[in-house]
Amino acid sequence: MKVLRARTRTLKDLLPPPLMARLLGEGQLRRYADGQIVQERGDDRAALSIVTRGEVVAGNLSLDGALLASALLRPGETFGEFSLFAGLPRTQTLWAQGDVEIAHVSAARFWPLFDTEPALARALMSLTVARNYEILEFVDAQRRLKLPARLVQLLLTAVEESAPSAQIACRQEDLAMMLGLSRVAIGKALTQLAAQGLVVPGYGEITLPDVPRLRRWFAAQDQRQPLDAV
Amino acid sequence: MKVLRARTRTLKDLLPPPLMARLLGEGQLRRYADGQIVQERGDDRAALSIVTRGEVVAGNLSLDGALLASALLRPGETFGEFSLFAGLPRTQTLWAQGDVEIAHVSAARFWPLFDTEPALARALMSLTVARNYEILEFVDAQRRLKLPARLVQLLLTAVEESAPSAQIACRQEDLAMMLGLSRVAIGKALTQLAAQGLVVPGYGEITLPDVPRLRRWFAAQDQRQPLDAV
DNA sequence: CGTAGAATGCTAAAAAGTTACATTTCAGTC
DNA sequence: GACTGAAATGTAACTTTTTAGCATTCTACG
Repeated sequence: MKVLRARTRTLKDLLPPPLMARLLGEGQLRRYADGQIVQERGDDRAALSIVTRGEVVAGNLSLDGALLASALLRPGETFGEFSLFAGLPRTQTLWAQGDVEIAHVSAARFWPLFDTEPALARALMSLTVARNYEILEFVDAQRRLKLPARLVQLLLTAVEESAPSAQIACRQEDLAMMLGLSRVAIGKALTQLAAQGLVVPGYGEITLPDVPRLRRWFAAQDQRQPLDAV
Repeated sequence: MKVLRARTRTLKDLLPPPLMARLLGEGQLRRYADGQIVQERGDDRAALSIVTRGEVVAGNLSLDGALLASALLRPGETFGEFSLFAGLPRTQTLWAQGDVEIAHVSAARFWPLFDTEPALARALMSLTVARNYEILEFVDAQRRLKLPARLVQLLLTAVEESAPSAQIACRQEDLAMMLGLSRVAIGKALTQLAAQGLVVPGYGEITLPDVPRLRRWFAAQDQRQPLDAV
């Protein structure tokens, strides 16, 4: 499955390199093959886990087998904070996308570092707070924007800041999963957008012929009056 | 407006009392009257704000004036972490519900304390991580559960753990706002629930005649097969 | 070049949600 | 104690989304 997510700052970006190295040194490296489960909801390993290579998909496997993806973790990003700070089992299921390497820093080794290195505390707070904001924005967008606009927003997260045009490799089904909707709803929205020349749907990919124009279109949607524009 | 939210642990619960007192001592107390704006989206006051009395409603005021409530903050709870740790303006609008008192700890006074007191860092991480989890659960429920179930979930947060029955003072419009839906959708869901005798809608209030039964009903909804059950 | 599997497109009916308007309820006032 | 206006809830028509089934298109590979 393909997951899109905006590139955000990671622990590696926020921590002074020596401290990052020290933290990784405390961790136990493990490798995971493509598709392998990294953790399951309910696991009670209390540890800070840091992705060092590859990408990890996070989500909840609903009981009927349908997958509700909720995040993508890239190298330098962390998970497991909840198990450490709330003392509860892992709440999400994670699996490796491609070849993945993760450093697990056990609670016993984590706490001394956390308590003596304010920079680590600051960095973790920054990341957690930013993640919080990201999710709240998502919820807010869901309430405020129509589906085509949310879809464009999602597609734009996968595009380089300065790119004039872009081609995104993902299936309509992936987009549906990320937005929590059916594939048909995505297909309809894409058709609407295509009619305006904003996107060009393809087989397993979507082309954005004019990214700046798409950004302008989105900005216009994120306002009050929809008026007669679709 | 009335807002329902489960009671969670607060900074006051997590911090050793002397440290809590010290933190509050660094803050500047301000009082707000009922309905008064505490902060507006865009304000760039970098400070940790701690509610010391009353309740504060958080939300985004959408451009067309509609209000999207997203949280309720009680005494001992904090906000403004985002402004401190991400260095960005306040992202939400907050206003006082009833008579409110808030201690604002400026960045200059906050950082020394944060950097030297690991207990403060731990407590803030715990709260932030728990809030994160709360929001993710909300998103997940939205995808997994039907509206009547989500509504029951929301109503149950307002009920004492051991209460056999309950009466909740809130308008359908308040519930709609919290779930991000229209009032009519809430009304329909309430009618469905009422037909099963699970709730009794009233004017500005909702009665839950049999809370244990309602909990069982909810638990049954939060499973796989809906089968023929409504 | 053909073919199988994967992905998208289309259709129709049902369910969920919204908007606009009608009705009921309640708190105050005479 | 009935009247009245604002607040809250109810109703109906319309739109969006889902579900499900099948048709079509694309791609890789034998």
